[in-house]
Amino acid sequence: MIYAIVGPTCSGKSRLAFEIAKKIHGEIINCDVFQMYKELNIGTAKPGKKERDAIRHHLFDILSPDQYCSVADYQKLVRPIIDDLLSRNIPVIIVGGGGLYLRAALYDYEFHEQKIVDLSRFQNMSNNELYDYLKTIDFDESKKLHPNNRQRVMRAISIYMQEGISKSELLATQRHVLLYKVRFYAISLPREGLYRRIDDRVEKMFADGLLSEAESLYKKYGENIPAFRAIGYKESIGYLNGLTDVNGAKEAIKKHTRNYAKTQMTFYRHQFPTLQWIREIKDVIFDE
RNA sequence: GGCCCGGUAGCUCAGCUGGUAGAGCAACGGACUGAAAAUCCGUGUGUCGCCGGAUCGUCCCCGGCCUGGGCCA
Repeated sequence: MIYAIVGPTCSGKSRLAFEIAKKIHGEIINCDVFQMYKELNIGTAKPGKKERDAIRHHLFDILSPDQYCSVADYQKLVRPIIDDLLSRNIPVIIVGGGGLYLRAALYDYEFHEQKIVDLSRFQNMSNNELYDYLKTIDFDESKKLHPNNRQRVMRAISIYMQEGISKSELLATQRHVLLYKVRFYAISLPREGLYRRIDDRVEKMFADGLLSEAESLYKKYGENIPAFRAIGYKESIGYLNGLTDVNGAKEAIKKHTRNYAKTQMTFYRHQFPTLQWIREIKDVIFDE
């Protein structure tokens, strides 16, 4: 059995996952993009050493800050671990805020080999030109996208260019079903309480030295690394570059974290139909 | 005590000679299959400080009061 724990950032997912793992002698798999990074410790709120010594944790601290891990990369990493644990009858607790990554791990998402093709002629096209082009190669997908969503429009075009099949055709080859027996749990917290926890956690991150952690990473890797897309770090870089003062950076982190939490909840509400909203471990239904 | 400026959305502020109000940010809702802590879409939530007056009709005009700031005593 797989227990998938989701919930907005700062809701106490890691703690709940740890309690469950302890109770059923399971192992924990990370499903949070930024907790996969080494050296990003303060801003990502990783599980502590005590927890990680007590329970086996997978996919934490496996990436260097200058590495990148797409959903497809993650799927490739996580599937063998899940399969191995299940084959040895070890319960799997998969936890993290990355909703899409979780779906890619557990559903029959398929990612194909990408050929290297020249997409440069699209770079200079306007949003509407790109969108019009998408309509000619994948009309169904274009209907789902807004022309302003350049990132997605581009992606749909590049699927066609790289894989020789349109995105909607590709999705039609999948059944959109779970590959495993999974129970989904989401931590439910009143919005107000969650926002208060976010404020407190950001204050604590600053007290713990988030800025100096960001600074030493900045010195080591420069500012254009994948890890600096993380909330907490990108704002710290803004401060280090003199674009804002400490308080400005701190308030931006709080705001971005709130926005992120909200987007996460929307995703969970609509993308995991079997989701159960719970408050604490006693709400979790175990086998046996 | 006198004079001046202000009080409009959660915040900062617009509002043409009177026709019951709108921007930015915040907030809220939504989309989501290789950038997802990313990207994008949608929504104005209001005793226009209070009371009275003039007017067919007022955020806007008149009077009083409350309140914040400044200057002079």
